[in-house]
Amino acid sequence: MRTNDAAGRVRAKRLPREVRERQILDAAVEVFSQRGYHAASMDEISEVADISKPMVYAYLGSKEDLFAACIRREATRLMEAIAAGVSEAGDRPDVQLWHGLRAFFGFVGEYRDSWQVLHRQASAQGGPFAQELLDMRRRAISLVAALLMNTSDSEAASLHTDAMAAALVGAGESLADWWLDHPEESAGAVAARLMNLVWMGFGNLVDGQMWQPPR
Amino acid sequence: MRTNDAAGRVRAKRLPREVRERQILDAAVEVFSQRGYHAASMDEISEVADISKPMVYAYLGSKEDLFAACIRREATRLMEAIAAGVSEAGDRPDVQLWHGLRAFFGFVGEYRDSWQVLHRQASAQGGPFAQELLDMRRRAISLVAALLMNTSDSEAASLHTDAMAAALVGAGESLADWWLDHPEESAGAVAARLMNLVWMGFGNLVDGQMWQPPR
Amino acid sequence: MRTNDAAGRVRAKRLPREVRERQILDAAVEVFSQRGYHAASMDEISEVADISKPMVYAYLGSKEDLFAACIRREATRLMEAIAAGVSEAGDRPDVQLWHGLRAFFGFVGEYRDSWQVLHRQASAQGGPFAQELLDMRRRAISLVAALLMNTSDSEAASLHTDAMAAALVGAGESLADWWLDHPEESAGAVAARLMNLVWMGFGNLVDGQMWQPPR
Amino acid sequence: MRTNDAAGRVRAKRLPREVRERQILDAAVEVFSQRGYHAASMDEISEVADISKPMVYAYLGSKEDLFAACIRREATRLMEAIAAGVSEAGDRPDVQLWHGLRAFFGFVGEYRDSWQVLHRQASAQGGPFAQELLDMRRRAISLVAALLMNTSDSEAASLHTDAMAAALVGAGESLADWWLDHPEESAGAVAARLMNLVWMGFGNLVDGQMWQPPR
DNA sequence: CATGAATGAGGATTCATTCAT
DNA sequence: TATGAATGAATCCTCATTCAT
Repeated sequence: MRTNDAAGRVRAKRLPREVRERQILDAAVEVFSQRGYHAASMDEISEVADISKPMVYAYLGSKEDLFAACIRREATRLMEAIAAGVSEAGDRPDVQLWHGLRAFFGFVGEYRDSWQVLHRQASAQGGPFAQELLDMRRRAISLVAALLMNTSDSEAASLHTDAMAAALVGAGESLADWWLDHPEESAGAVAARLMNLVWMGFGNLVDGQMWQPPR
Repeated sequence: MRTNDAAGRVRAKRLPREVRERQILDAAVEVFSQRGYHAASMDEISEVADISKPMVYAYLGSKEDLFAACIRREATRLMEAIAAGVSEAGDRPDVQLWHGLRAFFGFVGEYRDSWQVLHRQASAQGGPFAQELLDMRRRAISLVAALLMNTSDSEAASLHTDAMAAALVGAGESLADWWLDHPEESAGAVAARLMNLVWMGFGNLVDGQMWQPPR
Repeated sequence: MRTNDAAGRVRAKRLPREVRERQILDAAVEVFSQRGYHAASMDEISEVADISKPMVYAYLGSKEDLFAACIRREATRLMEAIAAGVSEAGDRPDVQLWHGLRAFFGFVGEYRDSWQVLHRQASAQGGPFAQELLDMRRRAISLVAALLMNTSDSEAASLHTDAMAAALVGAGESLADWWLDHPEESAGAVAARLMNLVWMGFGNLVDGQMWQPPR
Repeated sequence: MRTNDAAGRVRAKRLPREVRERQILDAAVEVFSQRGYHAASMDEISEVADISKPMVYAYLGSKEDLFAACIRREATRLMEAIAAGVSEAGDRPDVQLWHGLRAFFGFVGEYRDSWQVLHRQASAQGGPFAQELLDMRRRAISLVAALLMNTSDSEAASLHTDAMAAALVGAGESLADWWLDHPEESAGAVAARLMNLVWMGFGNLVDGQMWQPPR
């Protein structure tokens, strides 16, 4: 069933709960990522979602609840994307890392807003959100990190993989920014740069040794 | 001269402008870091600074101005700390890098609030603040790039110094950020982690090779 | 449906937008006229309108917007009142002028607040408000000028119609303003004063000659 | 004795009270006329007066006091200007009126700010100011009006001269505005227009009769 | 289910006014 | 006398949240 609203636009009515929730979450992620948690207004979110404010509250609760729901959904998506990437890789740890990185950057590139909300906004707000985020992040990261731990019993295995993952992510983001200023490079080339840095280290790089993705 | 205010606390009076400005900035950094930019209220800042709100406005302008002033001051402090660290190092590039990283993490460890404001809060708010940050980042990247430039004449390294510097700075930021949520490690330990990652690479690490600071 | 609020007063609820807007404008005109633009507080306006402040903002925007809306509404009302007065008069130009003046002073007498806001407050604030007023004035002057145009073909009169119209409108405004502080006279009496001044001139008046409305 | 202040400007010190008061009143009239009573800030007034705020309070009291002092001074000035104008005229009432008008418009033209404060601002603020103004205005006006009353015992003498004065003033102001759009006219010509309107009236003007200033 | 109407509460900002030197 | 430093008290405005239909 459909109706024309005051502005003449067509607004679908009585959609199933699932669809409505998706609409709202999509809108919320968009607005939260653009404005930040506090500056985002429930008014704007409901407008972008093309739904009335009371419905937003009915479906997803308070602003805090809504934000938490965004984090949960996006974190899950990210996790699944990485899991899919890793699982299609072979056995060699460097190749697994390579696939994990590619999956991760693929996600970040494709869902900028999601990543914004997850990385910037959630950690900027203290308390429950940061916690929620930390939990999710650790699960996701351990997916990629686990492969390193399985690889050997050496010292490396006892590294705090969490910390390394954080460093990796930061390096990747920063490199992505740098990429914006050097568009002549291909995506693969940039990814390879990062792989080189983290796999070979400067120590080897200065000796002219480079890591190569498998053919 | 001192007086007891209504609440019985002692409040210094008629301080020179310079002193008041420092008080205010200190309070602002503390509050912004704990609450985030939007959730921080000028009321709380003025209370923490133990001064009335109108003085905050008289000395440092609007909330935006105040936030920008915080960012500028902390960014300057941080850059000076790093520059000092690097300059006291010897010639070997890895040692220079090591000192730079230690200075960086030392700063972050000592001034958690400063870093929290600089990195998390400033980047969560868009617009002019992000710009201030980008400037600082650019300076940091130049510093690192210059340092790496000296590393070797090898094609592989000198060719991509910029990209690697960007990646390293990003990794450092991100790791520092991660550290905020995992304060159990020492600054030196965290610095060593990053040093190992970028200097040795995972490739060596999984073979049990680690970088060691010179005795 | 009606409810008693905390103070025990009866407050109508869920009125349509149109009605609320009128309530608000009425209250705003009253308060602006009594306190002046700056001294009037949005709090008082919303109280007088018997509505919460956020609704005032939702319906009519900022204080400036609200003031402008008041001016527009009252200016329109006034111009319509005068036009109606003039149009019901016969052909003789003096009689038309007389009816126009009577309508004008009738309006001022009946809607003191409106005039107070229009003339005193709006002109005391500079900028955009004065502009709105100038528009209204220009319309009023044109109306009078057209009327005087019909008066005669004599060179002396038709040549300077514009100037005389401007002077007449100014005199009317000023006299109305004066009347606000001397409410003891009737609207007709004030109108007659002005009619005598502009139609007969002091020269005749000192000779005891007066203009009389037709029986 | 003189000192250079922070900005390097020279500020005279320890001036006699009289001079300081004039400085302050000049500044206050300027600022009140430009901003309006409420929008004018004591800060700006003290800056324009090139004196510190506490001095303003020491010399002329509260903002209300200061405003009242402005009104009093400017009203007195205006009164004296008109008195001087009238007293140099001869006996004929029309000539006296003519001189009075010329003196009045001379003052308004020369001291725009003073007139702004007196006419617009003082009457826009209710209460004590309006009263103060009315008193002053009535005294000043009666100067000009008295001549008409002395002229004859006719009906005209019992006119509310106050009301007529208000009309005159308004007509004059409006004509001055009109003049701005018709700069080809001389000052005398415009003054003569007004004299014609009020002395002859439209009734005579349409018959081609005009008033002429005496040679 | 869906929404236009409504508000309590709180935050940024400014200003008249006064100390303490 | 003269002033930089300081503040209590408003004022405008916005937002998360909820009725009543």
